[in-house]
Amino acid sequence: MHVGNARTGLFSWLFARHHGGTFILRVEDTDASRVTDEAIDILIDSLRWLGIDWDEGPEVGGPHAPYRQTERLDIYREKADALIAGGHAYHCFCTKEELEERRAAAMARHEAPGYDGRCRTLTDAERRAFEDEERPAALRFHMEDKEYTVHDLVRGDVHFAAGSLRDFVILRSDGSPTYLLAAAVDDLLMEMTHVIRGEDLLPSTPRQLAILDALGAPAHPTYAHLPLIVGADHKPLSKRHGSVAVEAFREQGYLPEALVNYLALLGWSKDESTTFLSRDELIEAFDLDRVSHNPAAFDTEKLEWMNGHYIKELQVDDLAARLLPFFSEAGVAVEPDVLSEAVPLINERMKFLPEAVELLRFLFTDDIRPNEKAAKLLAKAGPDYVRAAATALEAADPWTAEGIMAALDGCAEAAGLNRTKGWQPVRAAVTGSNISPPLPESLQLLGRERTLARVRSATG
RNA sequence: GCUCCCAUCGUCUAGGGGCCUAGGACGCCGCCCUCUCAAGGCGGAAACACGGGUUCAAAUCCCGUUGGGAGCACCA
Repeated sequence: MHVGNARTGLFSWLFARHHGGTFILRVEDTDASRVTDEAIDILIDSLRWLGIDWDEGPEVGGPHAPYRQTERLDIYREKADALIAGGHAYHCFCTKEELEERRAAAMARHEAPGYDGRCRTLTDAERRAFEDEERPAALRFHMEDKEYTVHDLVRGDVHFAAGSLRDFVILRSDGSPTYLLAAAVDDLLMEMTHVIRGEDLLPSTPRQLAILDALGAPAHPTYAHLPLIVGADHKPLSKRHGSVAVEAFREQGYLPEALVNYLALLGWSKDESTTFLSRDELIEAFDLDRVSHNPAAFDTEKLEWMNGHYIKELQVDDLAARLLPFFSEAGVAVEPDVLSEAVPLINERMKFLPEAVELLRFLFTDDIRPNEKAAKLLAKAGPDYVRAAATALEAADPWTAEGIMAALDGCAEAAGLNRTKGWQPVRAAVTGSNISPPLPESLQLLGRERTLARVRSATG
């Protein structure tokens, strides 16, 4: 699920929750060739992960079931028949090649490239000829030659001039419905009151309005079109901008609360200064009147910062639990008790969950191989200093952060080194890295025996 | 090309005629703190696209220009 869709879903959900409405999840999979069961599962998983629940829809059911459009094909055919009977739709025999040819010609004449209405005015003889040669026919909706106005909650009234909207296909030649028909029919049948979607769908709204009218809908849903989310370069957000799928953010160790908070602020704001909003605060504060009109650039750095903030805010046990999958994925067997004690040492140095694995690996494996910088530190300190450090640590009493700190300081001082210079070789020997959680606390957690073994084996 | 949408720091945004020498946040820079890395604290640079109106007064209203975006599918 693309983050743009996630943002749209979030705004819809927040709007429904804020106003005490019913949030409906409908799977629009009328192009069966592009929608797989797996894709739908991912969509549902992603929504659940974000904490977006629905009152009607797949897996929860509801009075308007089914909620998957490919399970409602009979309904669309029936409504299509009604549109034909009412003179609102007609069969179109134009082939793909013919359409493309005429489209190109229209463009060459500097005219709008939409369908020219050819088959609407077929004579009986022409129609019969097509039928006799068994040409496949699509069903087109006939747009009236009048101005359409969309009352949009974000943008106000948007007018579409008469004649600017061409006839469009509502049933493909294989009999399957297109989005325009299916969505309009379902909005009517499911008693949809509000449709919140991306701005790219704004031009399709008058077409859906026309279908609704032709179907005799007593009222229209209220529409709200959200600004698009674009990449840092202001081009449509795509893979080349990095992660765009919610699943990818989850795998990289983003917290759903961080992503939700960040997404809420893309195109909406509570006031002039509020940055952090919990789920409940969002529901409380959210409404469409504060939705921005401009496309919003997705800023990964701000999301990262926000993720770091939410990681710091997490309770220790909660964070530890969320870390577990990342350790097991990395093949590091953790001792839960040690992890819980170590979490407070690292929670404010993380932006992503998987960072914990690198920071704490040294606690859960004795297979320490110094990285390049660690090796350099050890070489520079020399075996004599490292041996002295081992001796000092052996004598540390008690084996607590305070006791260890005193031992390390004593050792550094004896060698005429400051803390930074004196401690770094020990850090390198014990963690295999130049970067680690605070050293005394780390050693305390590791235990005296394992610490000494590592320092001694680093002498050379 | 045609139709529609949009225009405040690099980015997300506040602002709706006087509270604006334009506020907040990310990022950036500097300083402080400091055992590494972070986090944190303090400070700083940084924007009303342009041109015309309207008005005593315009970032705010109107028109135009320019620039960006979306749509124009037997995709959704």
